[in-house]
Amino acid sequence: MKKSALTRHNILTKAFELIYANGYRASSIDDILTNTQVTKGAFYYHFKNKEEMGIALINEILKTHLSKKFIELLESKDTPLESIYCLIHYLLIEDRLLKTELGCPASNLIQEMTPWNTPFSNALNNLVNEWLNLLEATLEKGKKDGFINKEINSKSVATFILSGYWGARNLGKLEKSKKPYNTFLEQLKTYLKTLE
Amino acid sequence: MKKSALTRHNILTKAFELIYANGYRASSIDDILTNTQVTKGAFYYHFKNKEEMGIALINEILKTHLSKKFIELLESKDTPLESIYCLIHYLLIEDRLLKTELGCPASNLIQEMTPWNTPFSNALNNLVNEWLNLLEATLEKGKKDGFINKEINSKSVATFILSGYWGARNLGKLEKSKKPYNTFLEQLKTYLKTLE
DNA sequence: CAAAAAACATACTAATTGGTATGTTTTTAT
DNA sequence: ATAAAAACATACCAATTAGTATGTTTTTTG
Repeated sequence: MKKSALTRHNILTKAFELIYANGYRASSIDDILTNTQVTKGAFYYHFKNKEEMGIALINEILKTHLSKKFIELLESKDTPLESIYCLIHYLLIEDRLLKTELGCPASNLIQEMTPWNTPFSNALNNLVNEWLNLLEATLEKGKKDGFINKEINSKSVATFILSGYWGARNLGKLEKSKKPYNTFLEQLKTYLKTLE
Repeated sequence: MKKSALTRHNILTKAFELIYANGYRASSIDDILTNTQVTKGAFYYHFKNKEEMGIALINEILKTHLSKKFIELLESKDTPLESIYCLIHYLLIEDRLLKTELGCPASNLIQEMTPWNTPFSNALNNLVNEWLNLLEATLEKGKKDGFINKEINSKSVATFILSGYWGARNLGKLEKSKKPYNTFLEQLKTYLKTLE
């Protein structure tokens, strides 16, 4: 990677960590600078302002990392329902970027930003729609291949699964524990069975 | 109500509105003051600092309003599962304090505060545990009365329902629409049926 | 009614914020 | 090699923040 691209990437990854931990507004540019050893001049050379950096972070860090995992894991098992369970299990238990006590980075940003920042809203909507579409496509394919009851509404089920995932992360964050994750996964498993 | 108690209540209700809409850190004390016509002297007479006000707000506005609804609606129908559905329906669709585009106030505060503020965490944990316990008790009673499958784990189911509710609110907030609420409610209904 | 306490009002402060102005250094193209 | 552009560095600024110091007014109590 070119040196300049490295600086940019350095800013984004550190900013992601800080914002994931403390929120967007509570992560000051000065914070990011002292954590990256980058100066303010460099920062404002790469980004017009804080907002633009935040949106770049969504598209280049969050989207890159998580959408890749969605695509990969949704095809990892023999049946679509197993794959979906595997994905949620991965996100809740295994992923090393995500931390129990910090919740879901996308959900955090939705909470903080959507009421007042439209560019953020759009970027996040994009991200989430991609995830929902991937889930929906997996379910539809499952219907076609005879793994899933044709009566179910794939879009609704996708919504329900993502909602549950987010809520579980919220509860895990509150209790600073993976325990709610396991109870959620247990219930998810029985719910997924009803879709067969 | 005494005039002084009225001032205090005035601060809390307005602060709740502002914090629900913009978050805790983004709602400045000056904001609250201009919106309430209360002066800084009065504010700091009633509250030691901003944190103490925020916690009072959880216990006196959120808890008072929502726990009351939980208790009331969880006994409103003939069967526990109908009552639970009725409660979630009320929270998502009917409650006038809660707004689609602003999500769930408790969830918002959990996201923003739990990673860095212990007193807030404790107050929120309290609140949420009360809700989980009310749900669990309803389910247990349902088992006893023969309305619900005795095999189910009431605590897990309560967790699953609350998680889904929170996630649905998050999605509604993102899409600024009640549509995710309806799809969630539809799925919730079929899920609840499997508990009979 | 008067003294004391409760309730409120005003003016300030030190720290932090996002952003800019104005540089210097490094890289690239000819 | 050298001029031009890209990449970075430093010093500043105006606005906002939570909180305090020092009052005045209102209410309560003896």
